[in-house]
Amino acid sequence: MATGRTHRPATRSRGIPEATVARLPLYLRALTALSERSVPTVSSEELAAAAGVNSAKLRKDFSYLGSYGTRGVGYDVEYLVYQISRELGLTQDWPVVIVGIGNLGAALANYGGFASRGFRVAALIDADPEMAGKQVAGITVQHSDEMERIISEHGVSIGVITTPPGVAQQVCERLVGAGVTSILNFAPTVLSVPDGVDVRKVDLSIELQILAFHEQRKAGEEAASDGAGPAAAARKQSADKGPDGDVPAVMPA
Amino acid sequence: MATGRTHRPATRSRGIPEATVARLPLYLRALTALSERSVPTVSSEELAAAAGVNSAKLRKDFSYLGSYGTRGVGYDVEYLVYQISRELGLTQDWPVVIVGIGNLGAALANYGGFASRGFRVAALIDADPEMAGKQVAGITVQHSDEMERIISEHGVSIGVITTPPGVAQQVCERLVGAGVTSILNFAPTVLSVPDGVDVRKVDLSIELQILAFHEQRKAGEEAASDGAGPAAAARKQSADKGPDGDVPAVMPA
DNA sequence: TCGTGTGAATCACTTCACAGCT
DNA sequence: AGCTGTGAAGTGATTCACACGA
Repeated sequence: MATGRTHRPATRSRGIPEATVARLPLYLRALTALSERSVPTVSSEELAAAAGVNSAKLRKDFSYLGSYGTRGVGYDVEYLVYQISRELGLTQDWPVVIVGIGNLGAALANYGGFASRGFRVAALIDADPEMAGKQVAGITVQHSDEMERIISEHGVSIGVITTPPGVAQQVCERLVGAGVTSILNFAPTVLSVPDGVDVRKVDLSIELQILAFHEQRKAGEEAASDGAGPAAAARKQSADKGPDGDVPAVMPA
Repeated sequence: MATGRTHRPATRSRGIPEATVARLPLYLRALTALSERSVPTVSSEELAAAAGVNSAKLRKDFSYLGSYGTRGVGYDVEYLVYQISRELGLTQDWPVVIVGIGNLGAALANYGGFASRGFRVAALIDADPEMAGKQVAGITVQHSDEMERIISEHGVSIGVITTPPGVAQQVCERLVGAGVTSILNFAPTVLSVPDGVDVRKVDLSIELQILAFHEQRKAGEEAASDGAGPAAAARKQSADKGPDGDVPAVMPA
């Protein structure tokens, strides 16, 4: 998912498709695992399986980066790790601020995979004066008043928003005003940002709703051609309110 | 993003495009906000703005659900809320289990928006015997030994995995074995599941890497046609390691 | 022989633009 | 007059299938 694709209309020479960019981290993770097991080379077939995609897609994706494989052999693991890392901009480190140190913000601060790949938590910021000075994940939480100073001093270009939805937009504006140009939004709100700023969102509730949609379809089909699983019986008890659900309180036009 | 689209090859009559399904929750959220403000009707233009999409897309999306608008007027807010809710399967409630009650699992358990939309946390499950019996978000954590019983008794069809990556696949298999057919995976691993099971993943690290990719591009363009923001100067200090980054330790072929 | 790299074909999604209804 | 609903056109992504090089 994403709200990305804000900036340029894909000008400047090497245009890697957005869908490909979104898969590069997947390949990188699979390659890193191979690298740790000292596997020297890998075929598109093997790597694709490890990354959970099909091999044609993977080869096409890599073709946008250049010809990094060897016909009849496969890809050199270490070399690919480097090329993809460079393409993704992971050979430099990215200071990141997390704004909103509630349950989720704290969980993210503690999340290990954060630091591993070139991302460094430069600061934790919260609006609550009570939080300021507290240690979370070994980092001292700072008050929002410091936001602009912190961003400017550390050259932060990526901000993570884990505030309640009500304040997310204004936090976003302060981040952008202070120089942040990429935002990862965990608050369930649509953020509006000026051109040139990328926003990606992560939304538990949306993901669950999408799953529920498909789940519902499955339940429908089950009724026709029954191949019910172990939990299906109990599920019917808890879920079924008739074939079409109840009529809503309000039901106009 | 998603790994969805596992089941049927879009057979059976009413095929709503996956991209549309992914936007329905956004519309629903915008509509719910309007509903709370007692706004009776809304035009595609207004609603699209609130949901952060363009109006043509929104109208096309709604056209897959049916003709729920009135030409010259717009859409009835309450009616649409109901129709979308029903389409998404939110008129029934979905018991959900969260497996892996670390920082993130606990944060999700505490997350309010969870319960709001038809999702109910039926159980929190952790492999650590120390965790069992503890209260998190007002719910008693249970040991993994209970997993199958819980899923079957509550008719759980949706599972959320917030374990460390190393155990995610085996947790996934137990969930599926016990009857779960939709999985939301927060562990940074590719899960493999049998046909008929949907997996969606949420991965902080991947999102950040995608942002970094675009961020890097921006930095490149900045150099050419300079329109640097406040934090750009400091960023250059902290990030630039030369125009092409350092040469990696290993650099084969 | 084997597996990459890639044009060509297909499929999915988006945007356009306007007919049709209120 | 205004706004929805939708064919048609356009764009982007995936898959196919095979030429090419090691």
